[in-house]
Order: sequence, then C-alpha cells, then structure tokens
Amino acid sequence: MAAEPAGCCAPLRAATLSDDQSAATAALFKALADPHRVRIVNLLATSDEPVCVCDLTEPLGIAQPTVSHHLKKLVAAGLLRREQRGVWAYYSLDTDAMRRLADVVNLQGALT
Amino acid sequence: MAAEPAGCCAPLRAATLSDDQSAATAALFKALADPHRVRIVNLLATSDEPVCVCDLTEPLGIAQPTVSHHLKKLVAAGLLRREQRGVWAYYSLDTDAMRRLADVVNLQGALT
DNA sequence: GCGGGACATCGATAGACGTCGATAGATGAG
DNA sequence: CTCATCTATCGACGTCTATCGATGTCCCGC
Repeated sequence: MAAEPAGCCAPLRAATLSDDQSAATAALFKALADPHRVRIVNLLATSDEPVCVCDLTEPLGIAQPTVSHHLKKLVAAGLLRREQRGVWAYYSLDTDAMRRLADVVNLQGALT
Repeated sequence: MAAEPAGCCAPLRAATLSDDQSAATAALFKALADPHRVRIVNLLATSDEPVCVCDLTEPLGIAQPTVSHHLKKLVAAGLLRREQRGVWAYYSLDTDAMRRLADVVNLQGALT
C-alpha cells in the first residue's frame, strides 16, 4: 500500500481536510494553474483521439521543450496519460481523473 | 487586480478557448493552487455561516497577515465574499462562483 | 550501422509566489 | 479622547516556476 498517496484529493465539502489532503487537492489545481496547460486540457478534451506533441506545439505557440514541460506536469498530476507510438508521443485525458476533479469542486452532490 | 476580462472562464470542453479564456480559467485554478487556500475554502464550505478571520488563523497554523493575503487572493478570484461586522471581517463562499467552477471541470454535462 | 526526426532532459535566467515581522487603518469600549 | 483589538498593507527574503537554447535519447528507414 501507500502506492496511493495517503490523501489523494478530497472534495472541498468534506468534513475536514487533513494537511495531506489539502496539499494533494492543491497540487491538482496547481497542475491546471497555467494558461498553456488549460489550453492543453481543452485541446485534449475536444479531441476524440490522443494527440501528438507535434500537434500541440503550434496551437500553443511555445517552444517544444516548454510543451514537454507542461505535459510532464499534467501527467505527474494524473490528469493525462502518455502513449508512445514509434517516434511519436500521444497524450490523452484521464477521464477518471477528470471525474474525480469534478467531484472535488462539487459542493452539492453526495460525498463519494 | 484585473476585474474580469472579457472571457471570464470557459468550460474545459468548450470548442476552443481563446487566450483570454485560458488565462481566466487558469487564474481560477491558481486561486486554489495552494494548500492553505484549499483549506480555507473547505472550512467555509463546511460552515453554515460566514467565518471570521480570527477563526481561520488557528486551524490554518499560519500568521495573520498570511491569512489576509490568501483571503484577498480568493476574493480577487471571485470565489469568496467579504463582509465587515464592526471590527471583524467575515468571509463566505460565493456559491455562484463555485457552481461556475464545477461547470468548468465538467466534461460530460451540457455547455452553458 | 548510420543519419534524421521526435521528444525529453539539462542549465540558466527572469519573474512570481508564500511567508513573516513591523506597521498602518479602523472600530468599539471606557 | 485614549487605548486595546482586529484586520489589511508594506517591505524583505527565500523558494518555486515558466521559458528557452543546447544537448541527450530513442526509434525508424535506408
């Protein structure tokens, strides 16, 4: 165990957030606290299929190393999944993570 | 600072996010990209009534100026509302903003 | 095996951020 | 008016972050 960080991330309306849970939840938001990363998620959310890095560089308007940097952060946060296809790296949204995120900010629904 | 740019904040699954919309959405997440601010929102979300600053300092475990700093950021992001009662300042969640936030991260629901 | 293309990592730099102590402004009690 | 209390602002410090150019690594076609 402990494979999963003790406090993964808890809904904001949970009874009481521990320090670990607060930190984990903040880390999730921090991954999205950048315009370019928001745009990346938006691009992946509106695509039916995984997207190649080479197709991200242009719409984002930033250098390739910077794109890799952002992608790495999003993967580390668990929001994106990486898939290698030959020379290319394809990224896609982790729908489970997005569902969890939706649950975190939901103040009315039932606690899961 | 920077009240609300033209594009307030758009759902992540919107067709295409403009630079302004991406920045606005990222700013929303940035407001929550700190463990102490997450905890503040959690404390306010679990309270029926507005909470006094003096009641936040202790559970957060940080100095009072730092608490004010975080509260200011959350108010600037539109997530909190401030109410002055005599010498005390009471803060509460802006439920509309939280609903908008829930809409931003929702990838399945209808676009509003 | 060799060369070329795609992506990640490294090193450096400029800017942003969290934190605190000291201080200022505001409010109510005496 | 004067004082005590609560909150916000200011100034400073250390740390983190985004960004890019240069370089390394992996994979494929020839």
